[in-house]
Amino acid sequence: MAVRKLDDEEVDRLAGKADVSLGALENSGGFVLRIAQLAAFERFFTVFGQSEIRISEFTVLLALSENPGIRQGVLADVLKIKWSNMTKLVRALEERGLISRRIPHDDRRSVVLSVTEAGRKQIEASAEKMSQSDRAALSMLSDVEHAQLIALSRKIAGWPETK
Amino acid sequence: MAVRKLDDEEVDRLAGKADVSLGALENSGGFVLRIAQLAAFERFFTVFGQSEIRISEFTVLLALSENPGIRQGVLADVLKIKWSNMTKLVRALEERGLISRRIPHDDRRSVVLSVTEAGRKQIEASAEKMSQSDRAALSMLSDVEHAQLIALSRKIAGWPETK
DNA sequence: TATTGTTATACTCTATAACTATA
DNA sequence: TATAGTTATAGAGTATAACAATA
Repeated sequence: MAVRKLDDEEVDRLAGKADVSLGALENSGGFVLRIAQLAAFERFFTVFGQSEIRISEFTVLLALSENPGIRQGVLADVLKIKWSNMTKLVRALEERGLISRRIPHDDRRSVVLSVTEAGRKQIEASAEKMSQSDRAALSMLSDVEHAQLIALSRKIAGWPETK
Repeated sequence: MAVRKLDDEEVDRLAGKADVSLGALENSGGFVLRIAQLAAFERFFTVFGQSEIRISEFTVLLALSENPGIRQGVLADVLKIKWSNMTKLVRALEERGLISRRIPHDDRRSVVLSVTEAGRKQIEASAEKMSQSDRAALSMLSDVEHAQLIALSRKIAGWPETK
């Protein structure tokens, strides 16, 4: 072949990464699941990232509004957040007046959380951005596919099928 | 058994969490996708974590064996790894003799990677552990559901449907 | 001037262990 | 002794910017 190696590489460069194959990786559920989550979150953050509240904080706020008076540790367990990390998260929310921490008299070791009025307003303000972000993250899915994704994810997470 | 009483309490604690509802969060594709990915990876690492190679390293190794002679930057782009981080990753693999870095004469800025014989042996040694980990991560899915997951994930990642 | 890769650094997330105060 | 939560710290993983060598 008279064509030099430079030409091959040039072709690759111009064609982009279109012909890069990942072989067995493409059939690894774990791998593709991770890539999908990264891609979805990248799009999610292009919308939600401009918010004044972090997604982890908003998640706590939302979960809290669904479960008023829940203990801090229980909430941490459900959201798969370590207790030590939950402390900081909760403190940050408290300092902004979005949640309240209360020590119940029947077990003064524990901390009981609830959303304040300001927190409720923050939820209202961010809920729309949340669903916008969600749509942006998964806009390529049909309604049926979206439902499939939720069902599969619940199963993988070990959540009950109907709730 | 010493664990007996602990078990009872654990049951109580878990039963307590069963009442916790996440409301709107449970229909957020982004949220459930993330929870699913976390749960899957936790199980994945109980198997793969004991390996002497990291999953990120093994991924690079596998992708490299599928695309011998690929440029470092192209590989980084495909695997969504920043160039600056790829440098360290690749160095670690080279120091262990698993890959080779070569400066092509026609573009001496670039670095061309390939798997060494030792690297090939590492792939062989870890491939089985990889699929074991993958099965452990997603054991709750039927074959059909597994295929659904791959198809949905590819779509979310923006990969072509058939390749 | 633009591109490829490197270095140094910082920032976020997550993980671990020692600690307190209550039970 | 065990539990709920806190503190401090360490470790990944990831991000940014300045830089060198080459094109």
